[in-house]
Amino acid sequence: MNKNKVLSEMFDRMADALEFLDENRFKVIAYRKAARVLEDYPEDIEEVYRKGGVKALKAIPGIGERIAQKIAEYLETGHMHKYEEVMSMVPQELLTLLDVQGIGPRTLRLAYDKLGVRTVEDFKRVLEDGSLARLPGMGPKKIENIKKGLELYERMRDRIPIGLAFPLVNEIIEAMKKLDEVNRISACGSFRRMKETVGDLDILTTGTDGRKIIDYFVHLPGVTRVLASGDTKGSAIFHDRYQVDLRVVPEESYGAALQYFTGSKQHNVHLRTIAKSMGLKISEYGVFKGDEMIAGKDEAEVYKAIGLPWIPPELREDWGEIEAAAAGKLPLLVELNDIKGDLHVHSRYSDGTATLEEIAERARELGYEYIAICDHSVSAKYAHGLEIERLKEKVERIRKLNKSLDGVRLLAGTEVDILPDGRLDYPDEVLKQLDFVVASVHTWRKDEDVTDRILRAMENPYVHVIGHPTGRLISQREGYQVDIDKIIEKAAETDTALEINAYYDRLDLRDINVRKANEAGVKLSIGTDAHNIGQLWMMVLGVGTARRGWSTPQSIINTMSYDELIQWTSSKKERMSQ
DNA sequence: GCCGTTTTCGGCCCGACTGTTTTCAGTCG
Repeated sequence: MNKNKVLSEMFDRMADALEFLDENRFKVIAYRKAARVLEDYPEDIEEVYRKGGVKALKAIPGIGERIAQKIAEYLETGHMHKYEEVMSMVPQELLTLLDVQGIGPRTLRLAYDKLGVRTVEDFKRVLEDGSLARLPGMGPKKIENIKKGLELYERMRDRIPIGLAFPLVNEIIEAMKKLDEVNRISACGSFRRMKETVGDLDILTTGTDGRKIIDYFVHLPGVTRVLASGDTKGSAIFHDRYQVDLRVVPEESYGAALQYFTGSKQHNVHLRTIAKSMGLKISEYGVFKGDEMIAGKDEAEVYKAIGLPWIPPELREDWGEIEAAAAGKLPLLVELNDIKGDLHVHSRYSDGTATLEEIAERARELGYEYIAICDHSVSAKYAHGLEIERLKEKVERIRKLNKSLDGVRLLAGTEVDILPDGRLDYPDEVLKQLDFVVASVHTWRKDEDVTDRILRAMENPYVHVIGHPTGRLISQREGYQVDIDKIIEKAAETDTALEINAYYDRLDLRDINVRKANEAGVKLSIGTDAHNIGQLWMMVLGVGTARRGWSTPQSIINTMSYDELIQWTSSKKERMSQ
């Protein structure tokens, strides 16, 4: 994790604190903006400062004199006076509750001022004993809402969205590979299975000197606490949040250990049952017939020993993959390499930060044939949704730009809002001029069932994809009410694709719904929903989710060539207008 | 605290919804 991220988090925390302290709200906005800019900034901020000093920092949009000074102070001294000052003025632990749906700065401040609430425990107590409910403005509905928000938050708190762990794990693995003693290395656990959230992160290595490998591991940059450090196992907390366990096993047991630590538990139990019926025993050290080890060096060997083909990690949930494997009916899963483009990206035209040129350039680097620019529509005011005129201007610029591009094409698209009555936020005459149309629900009334809105949107001949179909946010909210089975049925009927939104906090559709969609023969579209080019890597999360839902390349429209994709998008038009 | 065809002060996105009010505050997107 570089200093960009560290600084970004500092400014974010300060923004939270200032909001709690009732500072000028525009100052709060400025801090938040600085945090976002820093997080998104493609270059290492330390490098920028080293080369150009405070002046170079100020040249970054959103960073002015005062914030530049603070950044410089931190980079020079490792401290930021203002940060420490502000943090000393607020109950820091309490502020973590700002992440809870339904709790804002005013509510916290009220509890702090009137009830002396200082900690999360305090807050829960006043919530339960009714003293919070007695304060002005706090009715029963509000209390109920906060309780539900807290429940969801608690349930998710110990698990980490995979997208947050992903860069860290890759960083650790890359760092470990530099050590000569490390031979083979891989992540395992739910991370390797690409589950949407992960608990502890497990990494497995083989190597010649366990103690040295573990010692190197617990001294990696980013380690804030060491929990264990021995010959075969090390455990450390990275960045105060992520627990990472590293295991070193003998070369001949690597496959068995990888299989064992990848899980899932249910999958492993099922495998062991089969092994037992064959007079074999599977452990993390190998597959044994009596005392004789008959497999273990490679994972495929382990599966082969009990008469199965190798099963991709993403399928190992005991959701029928073992039976499918035994019957020779495992799906040939889509792979990242099959993906020819990203089908949901925001540009600077709405609430993204990248220009069309930057997106095109990055798409080319990623080896894409195309990338769909899907900015927000008029009604999405908070996201600078595009008025029709501005959309037309964007389309023209894309058409022009495409003539000068080599090897990659931008698709003129939109993420059009599905309005409360199910109409779309742009008229058909406008939509028909676009290459790619994602339609999404962004606003809904509490407890509203949005199924009919989405069904109606799918009837539109110009809608190619339903964006993030359930609206859930992994760490924040459950999403709107929607009958996913009806959506899938209608998607099949109208040949509308459903999105696998690959943004780490969405992963929507989620794995089980992807599987349902596949069983119904529905096409799926993977889009990162990236708002800057630093988020395009999340395609791998979308592909992981697709794989967890048993997707083959045939069901994913991103595997189509440009020509095939254009043909597919226009075929709906033709069919629906007949 | 940032920024400038609104230019060194004064605006910065703001409407919708909800729940709580009796005219509005808090939260969200």
